[in-house]
Formats: sequence, structure tokens, C-alpha cells
Amino acid sequence: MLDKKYSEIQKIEIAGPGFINITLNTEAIRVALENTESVQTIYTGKKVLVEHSSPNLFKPFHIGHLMNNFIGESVVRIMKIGGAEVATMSFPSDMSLGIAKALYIIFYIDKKQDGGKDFPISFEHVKESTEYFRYFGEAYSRGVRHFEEKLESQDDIKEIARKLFLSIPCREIELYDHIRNINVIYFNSIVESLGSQINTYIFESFAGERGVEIIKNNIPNVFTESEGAVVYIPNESRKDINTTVFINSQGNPTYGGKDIGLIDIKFDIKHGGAGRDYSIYITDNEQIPHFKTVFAAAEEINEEWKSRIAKSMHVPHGRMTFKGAKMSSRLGGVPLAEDTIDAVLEEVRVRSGGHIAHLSAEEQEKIQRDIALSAIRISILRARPGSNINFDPDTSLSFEGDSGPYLLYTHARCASLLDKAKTQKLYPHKDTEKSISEVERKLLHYKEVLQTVVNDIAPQRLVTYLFELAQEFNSFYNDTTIIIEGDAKGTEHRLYIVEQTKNVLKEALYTLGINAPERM
RNA sequence: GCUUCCAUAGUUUAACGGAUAGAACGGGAGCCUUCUAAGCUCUUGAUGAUGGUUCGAUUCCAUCUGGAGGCACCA
Repeated sequence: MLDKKYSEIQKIEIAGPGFINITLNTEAIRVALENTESVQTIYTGKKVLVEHSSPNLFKPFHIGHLMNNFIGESVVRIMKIGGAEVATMSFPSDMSLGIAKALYIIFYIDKKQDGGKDFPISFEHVKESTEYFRYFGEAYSRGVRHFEEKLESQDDIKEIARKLFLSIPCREIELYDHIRNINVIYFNSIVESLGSQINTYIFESFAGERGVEIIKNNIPNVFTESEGAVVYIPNESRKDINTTVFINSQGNPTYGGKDIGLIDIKFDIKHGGAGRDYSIYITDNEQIPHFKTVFAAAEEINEEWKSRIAKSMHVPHGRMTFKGAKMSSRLGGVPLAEDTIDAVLEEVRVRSGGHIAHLSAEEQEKIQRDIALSAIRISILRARPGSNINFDPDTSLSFEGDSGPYLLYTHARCASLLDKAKTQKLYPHKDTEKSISEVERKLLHYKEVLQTVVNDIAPQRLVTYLFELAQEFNSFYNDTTIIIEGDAKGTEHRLYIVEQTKNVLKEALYTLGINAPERM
């Protein structure tokens, strides 16, 4: 490199054992800062399917769904910024013994036997009908308890399950169909209000049918009949997984059986799966052994399936517990997403300063919601996806220092500076005579960080980077007066740094699923 | 019993096998007659234990200790 005398290099020196420091000259850094090319990643130009936010019908949207959605949506947007062509999918659980238990409570105990008339929910106003969904959730956990405590009800519940699995027309199934339809709409409306778009819903019932067919076609080469059920017995070298039932002795697919069907659907031309390069699953980490087992079985089917599994990735995440939210007794102490957000929102309102007081109540509410969601999202995304999160709105950990509101605050501060400058007819403009500031040096690393964030699916690195950038900017802000009357040239250069910081914050926060308001 | 993951300041955590382990909260000391103090500056304090591989280990391997998950008809 010394011989070639690169014009970009100012000096090269040995900096201790194993290290060579290469110092770039200012001009080279300027050029790099102006590079607007999008990042190249291993996902650039690839067709990626992300499965996340899968509801369990009859269970309301709770804190676990929130965690899953936040991680899932960040993965979706990370893939998009990495240049992938992304499709999203959700896999609602619409057929299970648990659902039969809930139906039993609603139909036989509470005697709501009038199909849809008992739950007059219009699709347009589904969000205003949360009381019904709370009731369904309650019925679900009541059903679980009932099944355990009232043994005499078990046969009736199993009968409902049988009708459910075989979709035998009857009044219970009519009720079920109605509840299923409104639940999906309810779920979708929540997910959309959180900023996610689900392109396709594939129901477990649908995947299950296909799963059964595939599994039956692969006895005995992959699956084995045992005690009336169809099981997968892993190779002896696989000590990490166990023999697992894929079709139960009643002939119904289990969770594993449904997932076999789902893999086929995911790569099916009819479902847009032609040429799919990656299939990403976002689930709770208790599913790790499940996916290991399903993948191990699927791989054995044939070469085609083996390549499908090579393209499949499971991104497991931890669990979130929430201190302070009203615990829902209906769900055995699991807080609902709505209650969680409300509890944080309450704290945000307390802290909300005078800067948005002049705005309409509606706008204030919107900004406060953005702040509250940023607090929860950053608490989750600042750590590796696999770690458990204990979210506590009582500690300042979620609002001060390395927090969502801190990043939003820095962004709003930039916006405010640019607004103020505009009133004085001053606009961002780079002055190439000026030396490179620390903030610019930090900005220089953005693309490089993005690249590792995408390649490793590591949102926490983007969060760490944003904390560093925000802190660098805030130090700059404290040390320097940005807008100085009578110094138009200097002011415009400083505004340029402000604008660049704002743009990176805005884009990166968006990538994490966070909307950054212009003021707060 | 088998198996997977995790273990970093008092607490929550970051770190492609690379430089002095980076932050935040908390504790201590400061900074608003000036552009948003949800901010800034200084300070305090950490890689569970014992071995191994390596020029170099928070990172890889082994054993141990502790925590979490999974292990036949739930999802």
C-alpha cells in the first residue's frame, strides 16, 4: 500500500503487535460520507419470507405477541434495508383441543348458542369491541381449567375437537367460524396499528391437511407408525432431539405435522414460494427443539426438502415480563399488550413536557404513543433477540439514558434546530474547508454497521450504534452553539451535520420499527 | 436421567478470536438569563470456577457450579 501511494491514505503506521493503522485523509472521508449507495448484504436481491406474529385464536393479543411482533417487524425491516424482497406471513393456530375447550365454555356453559348474534361485531369497528375479545380469552383459560377440574366434560370437549378437526357442520362450528373470522380481523388490526403488514395468513388447519398427506407418503422412509400414531424417530447421533408425534392416534396432525405442511406451502408456487431463497421463523425460544425436530425430519424426505431446510432459519427470541402492568387473571397472570402499552403511556404523559402542549389532543396522543412504543421496542431490541426482557416502566431505564425516548429526543432536537434555522432562512450546507467532526466520524460507520446488522440479523448492534451516535451528537450540541447570527457559513455547515444525524436516526429507527416524531 | 441455551460492574446489558471489555441505571461531584435538561461533563465499579487450544480468549474446547427451555399423541 505504501508503494502504491493511494491518494486517500494520509499515513500508515504499525500500532503494536498485530495492528496496522491506516489514516485516511479528510477528502477520502468526505467522499465516503457522501456515498449514497445502498448496503450490499448476503440478502440483497434475495426473496425472503418472514413468519412472525402468529396468533392463537381465542387468546387475546398479549405481551408475548407484542415481543414477537416487535422482533419480527424489526427483522422484516432489516431484511428490506438489506435489499431483500420480503414477504410476511402469519400462522394462526385455529384448530386445537384448547380451542375446543374455549368453545365448550362459550357454547355449553355460557349458552351463547346463537352463532354470530351473540357477538355482533362489525368488521369496521372491530377495535372498539375489545370486551368481546377479552371474553374469548377468558373463555380460553376457563376452558383449560374446566377440562382439568370437571372430568365429566372431557368427552364433550373432545367431541367438539373432533368436529373441529373434521369441520363437521354443526352449531358449535358455526359459532367457531364466526369467532375465528372476527379474531383474525381483530388481530390484524392490532398488528397493523403497531406498524406491521402481514401479506398472508396460513391457517394451521390448512397446513395440517397437507402435512398429514406428506407424512403419510413418507412412511416408513422418514416417519414411523407407533402405537397408532405417526412419529419421527431421530437418528441416534442427534442427542438433542427426541422422538416426536407428527400425527396423533386420532389421525390428526400435531404441531409438528402442521409445520411440515407449512414448509411445503412456503415453497409452493401457488403461495408465491417459487424461487424463495430464505424462510425465516420468528418464535419464542421454547420452540427451539420443535424446529430442530421438524427440520431434521423434513430434511430426510428428499433432496428438494433438504434444500428447503437449508433455506430455513429459526430466529428465536426470549420472553418479556412486565412489571407494573395490571396482570390479567383471565390469562393466568399474562398481561395483555393493550394493558402493557397503556401502562407505559401513562408514564409518558407524566413526563411529557411543554413542547407539544400547543398541539391538538390528537397529535399529542399520537406522539406520546410513539414515545411509549419506542420505550418498549428499544428495551427489547437493545439486547440480543434470544435474551429475556424484564420491562419495568417504573425505573428510568426505559425513559432516560440508553432508551427509546432518548433516541427520539435527539431526533426531535435535530428537527427543532432545522426548523429554527429555516425561520432565519438558513439551510444545511456542507463546508468542505471544515475539518471532520466527531459526529461525522460516527456517521461514517452507519453503512458498515447496517451491513453486520443485516448479515447477522442483529438489531441490537443497530441500537448500540444509535446510542453512540446520539451521545456524540448531544455532546456536540452541548459544546457548540449551532445557530449563530452573523455566521451564516459556519451555521449552515453545522446544520448539515444536524441534518445528516437526523436522517440516519430517522432511517435507523424506522428499521427498528420505530416512528420518530418531529417534536416531543 | 438425557439434551439445548445462557452466565460480563449493585442492576439492565454491548462487544466478526484482536488494541485500554463499550454503554445505561444506581452511588458521588458539577452544567440551564443562549438553539428542547427525556440532555451534557467528571467520577465509582465487571468477563461464575478450574484447565486447555492460540502470538492473542468475554468469544473456541473440556469439566464443574448456577439459571432458563425442551424431552410421545398441547400449541
